[in-house]
Amino acid sequence: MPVDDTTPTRLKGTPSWLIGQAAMHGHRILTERFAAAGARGYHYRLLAALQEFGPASQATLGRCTAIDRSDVVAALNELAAKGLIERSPDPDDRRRNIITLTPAGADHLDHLTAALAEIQDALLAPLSAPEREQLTHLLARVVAHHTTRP
Amino acid sequence: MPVDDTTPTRLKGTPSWLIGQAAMHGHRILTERFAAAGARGYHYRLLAALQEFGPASQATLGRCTAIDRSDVVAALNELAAKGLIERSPDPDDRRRNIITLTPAGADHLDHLTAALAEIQDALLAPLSAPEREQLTHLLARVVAHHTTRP
DNA sequence: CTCATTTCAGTTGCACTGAAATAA
DNA sequence: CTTATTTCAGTGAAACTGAAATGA
Repeated sequence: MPVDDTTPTRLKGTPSWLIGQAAMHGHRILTERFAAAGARGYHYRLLAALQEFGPASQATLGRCTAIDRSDVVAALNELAAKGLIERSPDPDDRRRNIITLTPAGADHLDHLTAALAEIQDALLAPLSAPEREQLTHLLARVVAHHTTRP
Repeated sequence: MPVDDTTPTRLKGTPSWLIGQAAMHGHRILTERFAAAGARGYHYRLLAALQEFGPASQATLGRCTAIDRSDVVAALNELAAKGLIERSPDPDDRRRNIITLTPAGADHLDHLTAALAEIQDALLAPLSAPEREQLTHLLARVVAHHTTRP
């Protein structure tokens, strides 16, 4: 979306505006690239968590991917319909479903991981490698501050 | 929203994830603070542009605030209903509306500007002043790269 | 009884598309 | 004829709320 070179100074110097605009561009790029692979953001987050931590309950997945419990249900329905994950009851706690990554799901995740690397490069194109590192580090501290708080 | 201390490393080292999470927290803080003032993000962007550039058409406002032409209409309807802006036909180009900030609108903007300063401080709480400057500068380059491009 | 988990129904702010009417 | 502006109708991903049913 085109923006006039005349952006109000009250906005272009405001961190929350800049973060929001950067997120908008990142989201747009990610959505486009992932749509070509038949996926969306929630799918990658869930598949990545499953690969890294192994089978888990839906509530746990929601917590560590920052996806609402309600949206986890819908996203897992979509992933299950494609055979990328499987739901099975937890014998130790019959309220829970144990979600497991299928081989097809792992393949799909590898594909999305490659796409994600290109997305980072497209988003941070004007920054050098050390600058990207700096930005990542600063943002990580901001995010940590707001997630490790009640 | 609580997040497990166990976030997948594939996510917590990914810039687009960090930017998205930071934007989420920023958006949540801004929405809460602005809701107390009966406003939302679009309102501030439009009022700030009007104060800085003076009366403008809706299309121009949309371009320099990065708000879609269609959403500008709805947001201006809300602002007009509160008497914060006024629409008048442009005698030089009768397709256009000229949008002007009313005195009440300017007062409201001042109020929101004060709130926004607190929002920045809440969002960037863990960063020192020079670090905030660094972050702002890096993000500004990223945003500029994606806005000054077709 | 309280708390956690899964699920469904619905809401909201935001970004966006398509099409119509009007006029430069 | 083409382009630009305003407006309306609608879509979609994302974040969220409330409530119900089930079970620890």
